[in-house]
Amino acid sequence: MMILTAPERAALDQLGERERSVRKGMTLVRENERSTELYALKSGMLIAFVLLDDGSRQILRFIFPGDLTGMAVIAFGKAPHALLALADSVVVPIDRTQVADIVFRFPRVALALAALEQVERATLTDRLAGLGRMSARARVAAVLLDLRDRIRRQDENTGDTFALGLTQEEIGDATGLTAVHVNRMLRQLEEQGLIARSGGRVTLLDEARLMRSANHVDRLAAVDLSWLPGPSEA
Amino acid sequence: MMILTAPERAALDQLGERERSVRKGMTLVRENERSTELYALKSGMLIAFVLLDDGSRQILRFIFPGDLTGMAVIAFGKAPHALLALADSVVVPIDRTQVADIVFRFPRVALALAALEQVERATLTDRLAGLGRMSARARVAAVLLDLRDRIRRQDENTGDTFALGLTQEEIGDATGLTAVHVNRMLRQLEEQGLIARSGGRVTLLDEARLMRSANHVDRLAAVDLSWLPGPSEA
DNA sequence: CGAGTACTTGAAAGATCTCAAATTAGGTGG
DNA sequence: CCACCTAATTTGAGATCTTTCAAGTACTCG
Repeated sequence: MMILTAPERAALDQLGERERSVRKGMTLVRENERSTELYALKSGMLIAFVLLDDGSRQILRFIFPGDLTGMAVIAFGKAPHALLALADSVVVPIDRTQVADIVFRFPRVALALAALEQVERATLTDRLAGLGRMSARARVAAVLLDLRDRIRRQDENTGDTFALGLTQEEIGDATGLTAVHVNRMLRQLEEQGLIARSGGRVTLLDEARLMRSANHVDRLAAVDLSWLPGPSEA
Repeated sequence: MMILTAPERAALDQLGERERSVRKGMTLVRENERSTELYALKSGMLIAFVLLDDGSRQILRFIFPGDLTGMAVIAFGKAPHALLALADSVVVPIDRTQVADIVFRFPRVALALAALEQVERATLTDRLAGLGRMSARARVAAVLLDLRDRIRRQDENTGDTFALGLTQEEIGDATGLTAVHVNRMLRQLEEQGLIARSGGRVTLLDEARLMRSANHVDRLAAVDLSWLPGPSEA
């Protein structure tokens, strides 16, 4: 996605000295917990979520290998949301002072990181609009498309069939629905010939129609960093 | 909020050479419009929103004087959402190349800007959780509290009574509700003694209870940048 | 094989929306 | 300052969407 110089790459690689394994179902960070680390996910899958007073959970984001999460510690020194491993995972903790160090030494990398943050922010606002203004059916379709995009980004060979890696309860916590209603919406999408399901795997049968009903945009695919000042100017 | 050195301040001040006035009701930027500028709001009020296929609108954010908006152009070179003036406003356009310049020359300022972005991101996720998991009543209460916080930040003298500056339609577009239902929720909050209304002004009568029912957090108030490397190290 | 978790389905309750109409508020030209 | 015009608010009634509760079925892991 971006072309970095050798020293820039080296600096990024250096960040990942330590690794930390997290078992499926384990909490990596609790909400409001004091922390100055962010995390790069090497393998597995995480969710970022918040718990509301009434005990309900809102999943804010699915985190896939290659994703960074927890940049908020830059501003707060504590985690505004919890991190939970949905699969056995390996993360690389990075302290915020290391981030500051990168910004000082490699401003182009800083801008690239800022761009990544903006991609996530755009994704977040897409989801906001979905929760505010789309039907349950559309929101469920949106999750399916989002997961497919991101699984495919890890594994080029992913076709239209893939394993969700999520329970319907979790889809509900991401879409603001109950597990029961998620189930009904999945069935409806199936009955309408948009998807097929079997053995915990989903097949997107009519991607065009799915994308239309979910207002789907692949934000990461739209990134343009070609305007960044060249390495020579650094 | 942050302590910058004189040259850092000067660089920031320099960004605002030009100004642009926007009349109430005018669109400053359209969704998907090619643009390489972000904006600092000097006076007035803006909303950032997206339109969905069915014509419904989701307001993503209220923008008050002092706010920056449109950092997404760093990644996309186009606006992922529209900007509309809710009041006569004055903005200062800043090109993304100027931002890059700041990052290169003043890394501490870059980190401070990144922190501000994180505050907004946290606010965005708060709203996401609200839309996904909170009742209509709670979401309306949350908007009232949010507006109060931000109006107060502009004008220290703001007490518990303030002018919304929004129609119920707009509150609805922010909370994912219809104007009709917003009206009913306002009335309910009023009947329950949480707020009072008259002449387009709202009074928060029982702030504690409002904050509890809205899961309210003032993210900006929680920022801690004391860990940033001192100016001397720059 | 058994226990627990996830999935599925139905029926009824609850929340929110839609539609329609009446009332109020604000802004403008005379 | 008034009269008018339009936008905003308010209210009711019924429709629609989503949740809740309850129960049964299917999987998965040890």
